[in-house]
Amino acid sequence: MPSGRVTIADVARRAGVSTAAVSKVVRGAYGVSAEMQARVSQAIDELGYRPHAAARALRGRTYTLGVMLSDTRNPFFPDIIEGVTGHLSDTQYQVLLGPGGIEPRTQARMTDAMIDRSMDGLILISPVMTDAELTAIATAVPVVVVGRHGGSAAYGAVVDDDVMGARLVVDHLVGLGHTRIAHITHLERARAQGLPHTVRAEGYRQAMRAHGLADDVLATSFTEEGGYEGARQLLARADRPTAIFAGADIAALGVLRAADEAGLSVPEDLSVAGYDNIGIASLKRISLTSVDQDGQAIGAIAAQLLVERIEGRTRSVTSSVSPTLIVRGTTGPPRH
Amino acid sequence: MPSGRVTIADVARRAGVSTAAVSKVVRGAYGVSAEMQARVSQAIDELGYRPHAAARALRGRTYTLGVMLSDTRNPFFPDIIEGVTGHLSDTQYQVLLGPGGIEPRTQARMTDAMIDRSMDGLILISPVMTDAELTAIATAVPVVVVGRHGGSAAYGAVVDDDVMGARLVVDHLVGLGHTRIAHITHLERARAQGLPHTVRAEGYRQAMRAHGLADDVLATSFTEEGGYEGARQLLARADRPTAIFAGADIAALGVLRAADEAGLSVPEDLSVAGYDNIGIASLKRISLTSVDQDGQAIGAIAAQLLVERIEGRTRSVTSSVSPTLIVRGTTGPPRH
DNA sequence: TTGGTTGTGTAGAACGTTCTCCATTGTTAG
DNA sequence: CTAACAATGGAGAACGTTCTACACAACCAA
Repeated sequence: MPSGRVTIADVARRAGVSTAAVSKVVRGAYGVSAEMQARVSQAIDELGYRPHAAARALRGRTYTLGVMLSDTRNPFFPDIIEGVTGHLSDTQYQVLLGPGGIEPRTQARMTDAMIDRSMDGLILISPVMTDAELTAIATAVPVVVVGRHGGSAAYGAVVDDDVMGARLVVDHLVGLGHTRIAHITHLERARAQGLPHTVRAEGYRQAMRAHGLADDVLATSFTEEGGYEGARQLLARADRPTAIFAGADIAALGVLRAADEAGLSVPEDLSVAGYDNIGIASLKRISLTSVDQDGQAIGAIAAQLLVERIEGRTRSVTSSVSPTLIVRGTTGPPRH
Repeated sequence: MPSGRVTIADVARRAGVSTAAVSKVVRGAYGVSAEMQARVSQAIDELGYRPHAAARALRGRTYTLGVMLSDTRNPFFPDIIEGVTGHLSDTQYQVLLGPGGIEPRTQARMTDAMIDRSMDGLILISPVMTDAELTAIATAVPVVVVGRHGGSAAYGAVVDDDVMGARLVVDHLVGLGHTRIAHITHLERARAQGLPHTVRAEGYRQAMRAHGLADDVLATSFTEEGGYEGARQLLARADRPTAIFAGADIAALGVLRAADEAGLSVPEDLSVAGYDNIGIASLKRISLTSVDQDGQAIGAIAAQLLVERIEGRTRSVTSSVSPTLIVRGTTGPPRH
């Protein structure tokens, strides 16, 4: 009784050949006649054979790619994942996601676990670890990092051009006639360098300077509450800004609430823009002007880079994706 | 040169014992003296040894649990995942997520892939497949299904008590004085039985009947647009409902938009309630009354059930989690 | 003494693949 | 006809674990 799993030996017996031959056919390796190929393929279909990944892992590939998620709740992860799986759907590779948590310790545990499961390559999304740790991982397995500016030669990297994204927003607001434009950013936890919010804030400053305007950055946090608190402080000022650019949509929602409470109408009294273009931003009731990152493109490029690395064709190192500004109802010309 | 990985043989050599002994220590198996235990542990620490999961897979466990996600975008998946990982964080088990997509075909591919990677057990979240397919998977590997009512003895199941959830909403609205309460549900794709929205609609009907009220179910879809369209139809009627209970929050957001456009104020002219208690429901600007599922509890229970199954202590079969009603600003007494 | 038990450690065979040789055949060049 | 070579298939050794047998020692009971 062939208890349970169909193995390569079962296929070999059925087709009347050696296991080595079957292995060749399965892998599409060189040295198989058309007749052999047909016979083995038939046996595979008849028995419903599927290679056992763990056994493969002991010698060669597992055809498994790991994606480490730093925060499952981040609303544009689904886009990135869709991009990754979409790009890989016609290949042999399978994608498995690892919830790494926010803590460096748990993230390290997850990457270790992925390496222990001999994944062929890893995509790390917004990893919170030092560059040394990152490099250490990258020596054990091909790695592509998403969402961290900077980076090293040891691994590939895909980033959204956050400087450009911030500039798009500033240009848009200036074009509408705003001059007092404030920016709400996330309080730097001083752990890792090159995190998106830092770069966005820097892009905002650059863009303001380019327009000859004074910048005005307030650091709270990227939460609804953080946006609310930040906006309350900004709106309490004598010469309150006519526009607030929040570094993340979730914070922009808090800004909208603060505007509501202050009796300010949006966009007449206050223009509001966010970043990330999360799903609810497009709901008509919210209609938030935001910067869209095309997470799907980012995911697809990350997957492509990773496969290149795995297969030894390390072409490019860092790839940057251009964001787009989605203008909706929360931005308009200032009142007077 | 010990190229790359530290193996059990390296540890054995260092500690001056056999590989079998090291294996015993690693697994915490019976038959090791305290002295041996100490010596091996020290060698493990010194060398930084971690067992190779793939090699383990060939004989015993991989200590890997797979969670198949049917739709990465579903907003309460993060809660479930948090529950699963939280419950497992002190154990040896690692959780890996598999994006299965919405199509039955891709979901099947993912579950196959997880079995091929010899995961010790699988949690399937809202799988779209027939009960026969489900049972087939469950014979190959221990399985716990989340979010499908019904189910078989072959696998464990955890569900939210959707009947109760619907009743909570109806009771709440009736308690406020409403009598014309409509329900918006999702159009049945007639694939699988026992999907949450069907059960919610049924629960709504039961509850209305219990109050001696006429039910009024409209099937559109669980999208913002679906909620909007449904509400438009309902609000155009001569004796329009004074309350709308949408089977999902995302649809409730569409209902709110329709109310806005119709010039109806919420909750004075129209009460609105949703289901799922997604993140934005709590934003002050939305403040949607909704049914909370405690995804974290669901995840934790699923993990527990799965581990029990893996370790042969199949205690319970189906576990039901009670939802709670979160009353917020979108429900109130009808105007007159 | 013999025989049994208990406690501790090891040898070595799996597990299901991949992949490096090697053997066999057929073809072609000289 | 022989030598060289290309094309194809197979044997068998890995890969890093687990786990069943078994060996050995120490102890105890009869």
